[in-house]
Amino acid sequence: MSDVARTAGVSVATVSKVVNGRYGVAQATVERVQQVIHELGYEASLGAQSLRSHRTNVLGILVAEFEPFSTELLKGASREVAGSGYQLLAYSSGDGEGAAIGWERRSLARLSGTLIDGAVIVTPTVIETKDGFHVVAVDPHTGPSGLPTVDSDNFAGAVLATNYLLSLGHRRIGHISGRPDLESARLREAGFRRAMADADVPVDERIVRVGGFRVESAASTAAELLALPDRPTAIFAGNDLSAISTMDVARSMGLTVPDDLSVIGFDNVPESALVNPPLTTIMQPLQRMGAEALRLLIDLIAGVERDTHIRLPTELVVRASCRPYR
Amino acid sequence: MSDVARTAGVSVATVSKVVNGRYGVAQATVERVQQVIHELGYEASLGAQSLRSHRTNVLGILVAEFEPFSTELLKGASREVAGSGYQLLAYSSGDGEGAAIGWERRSLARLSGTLIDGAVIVTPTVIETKDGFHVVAVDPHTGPSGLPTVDSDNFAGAVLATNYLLSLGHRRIGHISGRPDLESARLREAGFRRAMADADVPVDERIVRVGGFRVESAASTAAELLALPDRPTAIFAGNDLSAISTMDVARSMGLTVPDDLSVIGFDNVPESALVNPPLTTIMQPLQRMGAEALRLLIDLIAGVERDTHIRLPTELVVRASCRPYR
DNA sequence: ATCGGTATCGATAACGTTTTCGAATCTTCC
DNA sequence: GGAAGATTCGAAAACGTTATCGATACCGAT
Repeated sequence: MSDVARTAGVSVATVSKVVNGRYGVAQATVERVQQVIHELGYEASLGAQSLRSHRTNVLGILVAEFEPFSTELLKGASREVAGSGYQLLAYSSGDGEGAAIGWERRSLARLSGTLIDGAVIVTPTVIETKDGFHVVAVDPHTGPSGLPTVDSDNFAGAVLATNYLLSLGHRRIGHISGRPDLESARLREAGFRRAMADADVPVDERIVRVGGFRVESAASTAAELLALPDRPTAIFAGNDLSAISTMDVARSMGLTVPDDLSVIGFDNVPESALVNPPLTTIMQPLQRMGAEALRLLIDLIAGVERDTHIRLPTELVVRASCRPYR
Repeated sequence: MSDVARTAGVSVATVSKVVNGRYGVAQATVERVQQVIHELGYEASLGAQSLRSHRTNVLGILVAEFEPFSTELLKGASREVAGSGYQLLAYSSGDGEGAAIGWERRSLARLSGTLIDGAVIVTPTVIETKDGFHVVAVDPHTGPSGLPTVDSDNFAGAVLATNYLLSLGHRRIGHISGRPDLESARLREAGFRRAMADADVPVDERIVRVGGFRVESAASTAAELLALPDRPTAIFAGNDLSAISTMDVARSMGLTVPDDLSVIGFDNVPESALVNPPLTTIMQPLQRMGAEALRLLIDLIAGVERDTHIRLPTELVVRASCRPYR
């Protein structure tokens, strides 16, 4: 900056004003300084800026891992950020299923102090928000954390899924639930139980199991479920990934989907339309959720008054992995 | 930091030494300060650190967009970064197919000045490396930019793919190439032509067309190709995404793959195993490429002497989208 | 000519670190 | 007991920016 100042024959203070478009500098000077800035290829130092003004115009999005679910969110968020004057940094806490807990909190704290003005988090653990730092959560968080949140109606979606299976005549319906520390997983299981109860169909506890949201863990639970002497005729998987791996397991056990087993998922990640057979599932508007989360974050930082909890609707999308019983 | 210093009864200089593990502070003091740091939940300000020492221990990975290809790279890179002492920030330049050119260069320049110590770029345009800033490219870049690079053997892979189609008896083979500003796309087309020439099979220029690497653009070229009176019996698509959309187009035109049309892709993104029929393709070790790129970057920063260009082998993976001709 | 008011600009003090280097204290050894 | 050397610590400068506020120049009106 001092280089620019010297070359343009002004002080650094003036350069700063030009860069930030502050009032109080002559039009001629503005143009001259901008010219020099362009020639010298000057870029302000983000670090120094944040040090001084406690703003960086950088937003973060923290995901546990880069899998299809968060990738969709990322897409939505990065589309929304364009033209907002912010930059978006995606950041993977790198912990797989419950690996280094607390680590994500620490690294976020590190970044938040100085690097980013706010963050949207797509992780199970809730984070205490420091002083001037804004965070919005995607997916419901457990407990009474007053965190601004955007999620979809997981409970209603699970009811939708279960009712669909019921309407196809299935009675012996299994459920592979997601990791239990995720509130969304709990809500989906609750929705499942509610729909079953409303239909007066008893749930056999031996065929509802926690499988986690990852491929590997879901596969082993699916294998157990399907090896049962009286295996379920339909399975409501906690998310698409585990639904897909359930279908894989079924195939490898000589079962064909949907003839021998109906499978329904949750999320509607792009993969679910691709698999064979195409997966019937519950759609969450993932990209839109990412976009809404980012917009909410921006509004929060700007201090606009608005609803701080957004719940988007879910929807049944019928493809080919379910079929009437018998 | 001054809070910590005051509470522990030492100077900020000493706290800094403790934080960075510098030599020259008594064991007792170290423990006392660390205790206070823990109690107060102190985290160093990245901005100030970078301002002073020109290091942040943060690495960036810049992708054009979050699609399956870059997501795999991201996975590999973020696995590699664990335990390296660095943090990884992913960053989408947000431009789709050639949207805002130069924008990626600018934002990288902005970050590089102060925020990150180095970056791996997964974008077509080559970036001039500033003074102390290291960047490594994934995928070959055109021109004589001496950028450290990790890529896979695109030419050999394309030969592999074409020879496979040839060995199945196909002679009328079409090619949908990637965006022409990508060196990898050019190499794949070159490999295709070489294999055809070596087999003494003339290539009909009307059935080799540029389709871009995106779904939409590939779809329209595929549609044109298949609408031809004497359409190709096999298509070598420039990447998996365009292969998949080619199969979609074929299906929508009443053609079945592989009976009426063989399709082979390139990349082996996870999706290609999922689609129906499962896609025969050329594998690039995407995750490994991401990991190698990150390792190369770290080594570069650390100043270790090593080979600065890594080329990984490609491999034919046969699934079900190709079948012998006639 | 003088004066109040406006534009325009620059010196300077932070912001939170790291590093250098000298001061102070402690050890060891003759 | 004293000097040399080792150890431990802190004062202060510097990194690149922004905000404040006083200084200067200019204007039109009396």
